[in-house]
Amino acid sequence: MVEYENNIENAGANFPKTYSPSSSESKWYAIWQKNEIYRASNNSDKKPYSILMPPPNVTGILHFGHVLNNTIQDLYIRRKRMQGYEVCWFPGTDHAGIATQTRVERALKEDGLSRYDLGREKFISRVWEWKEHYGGIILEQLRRLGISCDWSRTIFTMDESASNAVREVFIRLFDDGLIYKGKRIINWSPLGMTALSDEEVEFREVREHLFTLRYKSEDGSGWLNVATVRPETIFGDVAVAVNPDDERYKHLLGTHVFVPLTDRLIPIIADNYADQTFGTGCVKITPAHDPNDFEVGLRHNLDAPNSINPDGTLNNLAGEFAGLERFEARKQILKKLKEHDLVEKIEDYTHNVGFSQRGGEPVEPYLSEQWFVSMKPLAEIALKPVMDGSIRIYPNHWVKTYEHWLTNIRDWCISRQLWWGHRIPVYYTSDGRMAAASNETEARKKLNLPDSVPLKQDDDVLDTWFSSWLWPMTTMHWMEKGNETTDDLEFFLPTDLLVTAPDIIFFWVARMIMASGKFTSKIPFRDIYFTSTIRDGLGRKLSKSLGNSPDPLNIIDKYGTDAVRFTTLYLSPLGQDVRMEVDVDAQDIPSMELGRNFANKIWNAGRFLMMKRDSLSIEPDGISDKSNILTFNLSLSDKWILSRFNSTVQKAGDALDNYKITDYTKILYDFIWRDFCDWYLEILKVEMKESTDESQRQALMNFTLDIFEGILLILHPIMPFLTEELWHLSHNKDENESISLQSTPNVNDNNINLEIEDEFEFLQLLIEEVRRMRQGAQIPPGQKLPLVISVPEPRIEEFLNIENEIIAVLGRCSEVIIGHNAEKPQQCLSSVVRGTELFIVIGNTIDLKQERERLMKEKQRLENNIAGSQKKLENEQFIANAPEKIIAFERKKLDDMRNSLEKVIANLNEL
RNA sequence: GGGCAAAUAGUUCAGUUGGUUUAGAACGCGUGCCUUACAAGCACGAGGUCGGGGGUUCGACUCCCUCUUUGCCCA
Repeated sequence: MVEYENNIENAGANFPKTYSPSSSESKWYAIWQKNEIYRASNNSDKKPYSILMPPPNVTGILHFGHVLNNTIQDLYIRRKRMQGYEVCWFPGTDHAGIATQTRVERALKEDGLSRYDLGREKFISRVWEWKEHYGGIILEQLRRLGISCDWSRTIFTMDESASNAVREVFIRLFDDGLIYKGKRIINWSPLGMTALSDEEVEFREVREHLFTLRYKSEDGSGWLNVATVRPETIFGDVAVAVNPDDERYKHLLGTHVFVPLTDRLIPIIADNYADQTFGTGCVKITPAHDPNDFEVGLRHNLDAPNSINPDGTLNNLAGEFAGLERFEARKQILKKLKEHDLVEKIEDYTHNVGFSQRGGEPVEPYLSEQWFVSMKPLAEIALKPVMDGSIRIYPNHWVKTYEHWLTNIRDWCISRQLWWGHRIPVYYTSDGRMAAASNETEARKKLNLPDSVPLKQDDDVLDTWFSSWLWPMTTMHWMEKGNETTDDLEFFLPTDLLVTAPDIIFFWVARMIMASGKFTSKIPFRDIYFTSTIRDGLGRKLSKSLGNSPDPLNIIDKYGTDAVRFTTLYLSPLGQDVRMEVDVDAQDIPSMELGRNFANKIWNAGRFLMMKRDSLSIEPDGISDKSNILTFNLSLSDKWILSRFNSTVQKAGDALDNYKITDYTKILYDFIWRDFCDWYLEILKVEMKESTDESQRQALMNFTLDIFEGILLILHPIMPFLTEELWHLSHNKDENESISLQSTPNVNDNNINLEIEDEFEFLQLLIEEVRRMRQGAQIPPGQKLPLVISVPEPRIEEFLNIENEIIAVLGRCSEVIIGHNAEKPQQCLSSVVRGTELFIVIGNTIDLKQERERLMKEKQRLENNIAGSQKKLENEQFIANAPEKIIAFERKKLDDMRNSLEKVIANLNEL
């Protein structure tokens, strides 16, 4: 531990004028880690408080979403820890099937290899190697945020215990009939060559063309005009549908037309799906490549020939176009159609197209056999706790979105044609029977087969979210040793808060509620907080692909972790997006200055207090209970700061309890900067100078240090490093102690005194008015002038006499003369504050014109307001209907204003 | 097409159940200050009539209707 000598020189050496975050950040994080102070026990007498960290992808690197998200979690975790809870924050990472596999495949490609060259097993071990190498980067980066999770509990979704849970859940759902295999139109990613779930598809408006093609009739008499945006799918056509009510085509029902460019005849059928008002009213039916067409096909018992390969090229049904990529094929086919005069017209057409969230390519609706989870029964489980309020969502408006999705839920396609992930635990016999089991032996048992019968496991893996939805269970080792419950589950589930981005409300949040309900009969968390989306100055989401996001680590290097944490939350209102000017070239976010300056301000307040303390030879010895600061005769300002401190603790706590995080940061910012630094510390200087009694000065110093320690304590959850550093410096703590393990200050209602706050406000108004008068008359700051205060009642005279010196110093007065109805001096500036008149004596240098203008302006302002107030009070309806309190307030306001006006006019006349 | 947000100083946002805010803050801007904690600072100032229109009310930034604009989700 560093010894801090009690003299100013040394204090100065320990306290450079500006706070430099980097050294204290690395120092304290290392100490916290070494002492394992954030390790949680599942066997504690304290009340539990826990949060599950949304697992970042192993492929991921830190972005501002993580910064915002994890700062909020850490804020609550640290606060609850200081409130005496047994706190546990569960970290971990997600295996991110497609992203990770793609990453490794790309690396292989550089060596000219594909995953097929390696084979499944070798490929998977290559991915594991990659994961061991790079998979921890994101967690290391998160440490730079200073977060206090229990790293000893870090898990990975592919860990053995998590994998066991995944298999177990699959088997149970399969055996319950809630998982089934089916041939359906799914969203196919031609790039990844895998199925996707509905949620992994993003719709975007695209400007394309609507082609009207001629389908020639079988008797050669003419043709039928059929509109389509996807001419490349004609080879999968099996019918042309018209609306049964469409008089134009009734006579054609039952006849046939040729698919263009082929000699294939398809029937004209009647189906309500055909929209008479769209295009020509005729729609081609291609069941293998469109979900609606698929339904039509089922109704009419039509084949569903697939004309596209998994990689997005056309297959041999397309004849000469086979092998062409689908969009290239569209061009070629169109060219050919035109040559054969089969194109009736081409129109511009804007419509929505689904894109793969991962690869970004247009998704292909594709008929294939996949595994699905039957969602209806699970949706009911998830809907109830949110609707009945046992799970609360912040901001609340997401409840509607949540409800809508769950009440219109569709089955979840969970199979992926990938190798990296949890392999589907289904085993097949050669004659097509199957069982879900955790291994072959168990599968044989289920199928009543002897050991000798060979089985084949399903080739596909599960959607990554199929493991993520078990996160509340797997983090707490559900079924790890075959037990339905564990000590962690008993103690920490339900967790208390989930902080996540709203874009994964369906992917993850809803499904976790389903899984926990289904398998543990508990809700996974009580409160859900959806974070803001961080956008650049143009309102675009910060993203790697747009290249508009600086690396948060560079921003942290530049401004410090605490500054980044504070600013990010200060700027992030609940339920709204955040906009920040970003400069990617300079790797800068200038608004971070706000937090940096604030940190520096606090640093300097500490610096000042340490210097004062050391000059007084005070042994720093903070009292433990911040609610009972009271050691000597308190002045008005002392009582005021004590009152403000207590109401700040109260308000800041209320804000956090209601997830008004921005409010919390603003309350602290305003109190610390405005009340404590601007006013209280300035007054403290005066009080210290005034007092001749050494013990009184020491008591005053101790009082202020206690307030300062209280400030550090309420600030710690959001600015952990700065507060740890200052707490140690100001109270000479052993480095193995931590502010994060101290108790947060309690509120003592007795110390909140609104009368005191009002009296002090009068003092502030008075001083501010003096400054304003001086500034208005362009009096140089160095020139101190006499101030005469004429008070309307003796009580105020008494009060101001006590504060005389404070007014003199802060108002830059050579002397302050206070008197009941004191006489106005010659040659002075005048003003009125709450009925008390102020006269600054400036002698013959007074600029009469300027002073008259100032007073005229004030007169005008008062007259306007008086007129408004009078009109209000003369309104009989107002008097009849408004509450007593409001009327009384209005009357008093009017009286005050009239009183002031009188004085202003008098002063004007005297000029 | 359906749903959900939002629109308040140059910018980013507060504004609790309509009256005690003569509409606030921060940043930016202007002026003056190196006042021995802090120029990453201090003091002072200018700047909005609360998106448009209509309505309810004694009284609307606040409630209702409608329109416009922006963002998000779903189809």
